[in-house]
Amino acid sequence: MTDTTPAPETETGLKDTFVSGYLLYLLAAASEAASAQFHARVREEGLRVPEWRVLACLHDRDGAMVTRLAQFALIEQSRLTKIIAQMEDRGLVTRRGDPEDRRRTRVYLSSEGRALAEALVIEARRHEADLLNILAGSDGARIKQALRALIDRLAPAETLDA
Amino acid sequence: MTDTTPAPETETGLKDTFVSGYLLYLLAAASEAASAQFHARVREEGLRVPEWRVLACLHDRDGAMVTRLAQFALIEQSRLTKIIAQMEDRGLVTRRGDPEDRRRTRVYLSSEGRALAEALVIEARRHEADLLNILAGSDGARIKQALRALIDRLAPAETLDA
DNA sequence: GAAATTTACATGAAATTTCATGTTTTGTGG
DNA sequence: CCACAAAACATGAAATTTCATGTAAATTTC
Repeated sequence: MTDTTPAPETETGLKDTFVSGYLLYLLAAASEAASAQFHARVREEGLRVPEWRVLACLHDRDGAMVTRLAQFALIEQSRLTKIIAQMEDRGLVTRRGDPEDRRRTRVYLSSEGRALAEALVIEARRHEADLLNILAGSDGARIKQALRALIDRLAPAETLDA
Repeated sequence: MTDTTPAPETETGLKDTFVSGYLLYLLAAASEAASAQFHARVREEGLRVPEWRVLACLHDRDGAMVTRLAQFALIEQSRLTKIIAQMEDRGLVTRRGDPEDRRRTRVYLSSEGRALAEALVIEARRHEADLLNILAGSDGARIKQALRALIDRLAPAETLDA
């Protein structure tokens, strides 16, 4: 009941293979493998992956506050602050204090940033479609559900809003 | 045919939410969410995540060469070299040149390293079982298959052997 | 079998990330 | 309203990571 999948033994007959079937390994490895190509494209665009993530989040919700951005872009706060500073220097985003709550800093796409974000989101969607096609029919649909289930049950699903 | 899942709109009605349904985001976020707890345990043990990965790989295949270790531990080679150096200083592993191919450096667990590796692998297995139980019945089994499918089709599946 | 390539790893400098902490502004209990 | 706690960012120093490159050993070519 715990695990129906037989341990994936190699033909050389390893005594006790742990890593290659371990869920956390599969998740990390799948994430890496699936992202590799597109992230290479991102870097061709002169962006690092975290910067692309910021752009993508702002594409969804322009003017997001730093903390939320950090949650969605999967970047630690102090790191994000520095990344945003760099992006601001490069003219991709703008920072503006929130008059409603003056502790907050809201981040906005510049027109250049928006253009880049939109272009990349389009490419990302295309790439995603390719990936899903790679997976056998039902898998493609199901994997998203499973991942979402994992996330929802492990992390308190927040929104980029507010 | 491309995507049956309706875009997960928030109650505030965002125009065009991309990120929260994007496969690469789901993969990264799921990986993070699923790993968080266990990785915290790893750090309690005084290890950083990459170090734990090295231990886990060596648990499967003691005396692995650096390049393979890097592939399986998902760590870039020059980084791994430095991590291994640190681990050697802490007495967790040993480095020894391979007489068969003197370019290679093989990494071996020390007895302390092995003890730690085995203890953590046991905990990891328990934790994985918990995770799989969190997922609705069939999801647990299917997600691994889907992840493996992704990995296999995107990365040339190698082995830790040799 | 010598030269050219490739593989495996190490290394140094520059850049980034982490961690703890500082500052400012809000929220809260009394 | 005041004291206190919490939230949201910013920041600096230390540590790590990255990137390009260096070295040595094996492999391939011709």
